[in-house]
Amino acid sequence: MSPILHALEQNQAKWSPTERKLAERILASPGEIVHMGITELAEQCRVSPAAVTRFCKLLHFRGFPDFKVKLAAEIAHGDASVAEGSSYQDIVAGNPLQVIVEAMQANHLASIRDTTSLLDLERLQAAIDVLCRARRVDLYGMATSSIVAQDFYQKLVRIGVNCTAFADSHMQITSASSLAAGDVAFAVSYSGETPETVDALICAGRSGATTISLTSYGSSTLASLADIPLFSSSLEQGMRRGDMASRIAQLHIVDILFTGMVSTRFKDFIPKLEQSYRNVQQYRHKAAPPDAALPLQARKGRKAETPFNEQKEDHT
Amino acid sequence: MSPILHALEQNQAKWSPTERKLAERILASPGEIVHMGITELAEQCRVSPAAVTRFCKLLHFRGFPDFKVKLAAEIAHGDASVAEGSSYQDIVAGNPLQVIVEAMQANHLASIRDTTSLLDLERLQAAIDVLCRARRVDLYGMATSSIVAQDFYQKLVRIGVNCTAFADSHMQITSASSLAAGDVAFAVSYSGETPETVDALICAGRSGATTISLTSYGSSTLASLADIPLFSSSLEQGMRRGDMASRIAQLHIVDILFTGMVSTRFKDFIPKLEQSYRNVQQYRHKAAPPDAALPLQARKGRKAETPFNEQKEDHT
DNA sequence: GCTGAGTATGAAAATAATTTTCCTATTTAT
DNA sequence: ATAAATAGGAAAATTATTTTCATACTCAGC
Repeated sequence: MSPILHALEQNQAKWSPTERKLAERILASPGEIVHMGITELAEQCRVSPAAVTRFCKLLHFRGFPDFKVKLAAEIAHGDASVAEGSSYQDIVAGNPLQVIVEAMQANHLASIRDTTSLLDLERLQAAIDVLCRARRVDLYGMATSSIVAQDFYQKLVRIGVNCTAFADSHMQITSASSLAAGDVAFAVSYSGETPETVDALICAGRSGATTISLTSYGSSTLASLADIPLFSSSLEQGMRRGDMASRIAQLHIVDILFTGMVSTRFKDFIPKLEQSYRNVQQYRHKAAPPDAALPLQARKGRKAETPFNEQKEDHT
Repeated sequence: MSPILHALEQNQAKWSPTERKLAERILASPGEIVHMGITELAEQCRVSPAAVTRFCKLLHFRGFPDFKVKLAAEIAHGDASVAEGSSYQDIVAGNPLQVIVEAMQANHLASIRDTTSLLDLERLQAAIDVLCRARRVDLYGMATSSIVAQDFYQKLVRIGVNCTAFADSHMQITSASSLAAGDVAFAVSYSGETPETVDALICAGRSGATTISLTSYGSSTLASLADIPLFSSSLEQGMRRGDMASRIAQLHIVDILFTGMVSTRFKDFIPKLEQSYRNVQQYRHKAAPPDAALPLQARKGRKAETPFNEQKEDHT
């Protein structure tokens, strides 16, 4: 099931009566909703149009029309996926490897697709812009999410952005306190509720920094705190390990942000990027002249592979 | 291609200049259209809003909003099938965000699919088996690949596997030297040539450990050194940043390995996994009594708030 | 080459949809 | 019991869309 509908089902508990009426009506026949006006939906739910708008914003859409368009995409998309047999698959014990592989592939593919279709390009562009102009960037994230933060960190460093990723929650807060206007705080959390990360983002916001969140769709505290909330798709309930697919989706977004930044400031960033590759290559040849010490196999491989310096296309 | 877009292409001939302008603009990036207002589209085409409405009616839609919703649905289908085409897209400068997003999605989807189809299940099973039985696991990887190593590390720790991921290349070697039969060394490298990682794996092999490599397909030194070489898909040449898709693919494999391990030793691992979640949860509630210190106003107040930064610093 | 019917198009008015503001009722915490 | 916070609706404001209408253009017939 698509992330939007999933979020509607999942959060039943925490919503007010009005919100629940809307959620139920939408779940009842999402296909109809996309052809309705806001007034029609409001009437059917015995609710004011204002409530509908508010509800859409609560779900982090820009408004009702935006919601309709995204919902339409998701529904269409969902149908297709089911047909292809690639909706989310749960992963359970004692499965033969083949089944695990298929399920994992289905989940990761669906996760990337869903995430892409949920993207709000304007927000994404806004995020790219503030990141490009940032004097300093702080990256927050705990556990699984710290992987994402560190990945982004590595990328930003390569294009000379002044940034830090923290593994320590006290350091996060400390650094957040010292941010100022023109700085950016970027917080990653699967649940959107990780207290350490939430605290850090609040603190960063108070310091005057622009705040960006990256959470699973449907959340939540972190997203509503952020100036620019970004979302990855969330998985269905009962998924044992939702964070695997989520992390892939979040890296997908990091890649888009980074590529967007490079594309925006091509002239500034590309030379730095190329230079950083060259330097790493060069350093290796000086610092680790391993061939002498290593067995033949290793030596052969490296010689053939690396005409160094002038080469653009080498990566670690 | 979807019926709507197809129709737009087909009928080029029989349309008026105004209509053709619209058709071309829509074909150029349908994904953008669905997030536009009628005025915006009209302006971009140097055409009146009236013309847009008329055009939509000509295509037998109720009006522009109806057209948008239908188009959004169609694109969602279309994207998936483009991705099935599996061709990698290069990512270059100055592209509009929409294009970057589409290219990134295509690359990541293709990367996961290709990687999956390259998998050798027997080897994969062998890797899972030795990892499950390992007394101790070393994870090696530099730069981008260290992200993958750390991700695996985090997963293994949760199921109580005795393992370490190294950020420091000297420590890698040091640790590799102290491995013994029954231990496992797991080395990640995009190129398969990273000297630090190659050295570490050689050293581990000499110490008697079982060695596993995870590199891009087609390489190379690291793979030929390993007892069990695993591969992620490699991108076409000329790709500027092959390591993005590669890293996604490698994490995909890590997920499969991990899930395979859990599935194999379900009874041992699941309780540990559950316990580790519970403990993290519990710790949080004790250590960071969540909302008490942070007034909810933070949510509302912040948006309007730019100018004040004289906030007292709080928390831990 | 001019005229006039038919068509294409945009400007602007009219309408409709959406969002925001403001106010009240209700709940929650003290 | 009272104050503060919140949810929700009515109506105003805004914005988007559609319709109407006037104009300009095309081209057949004179």
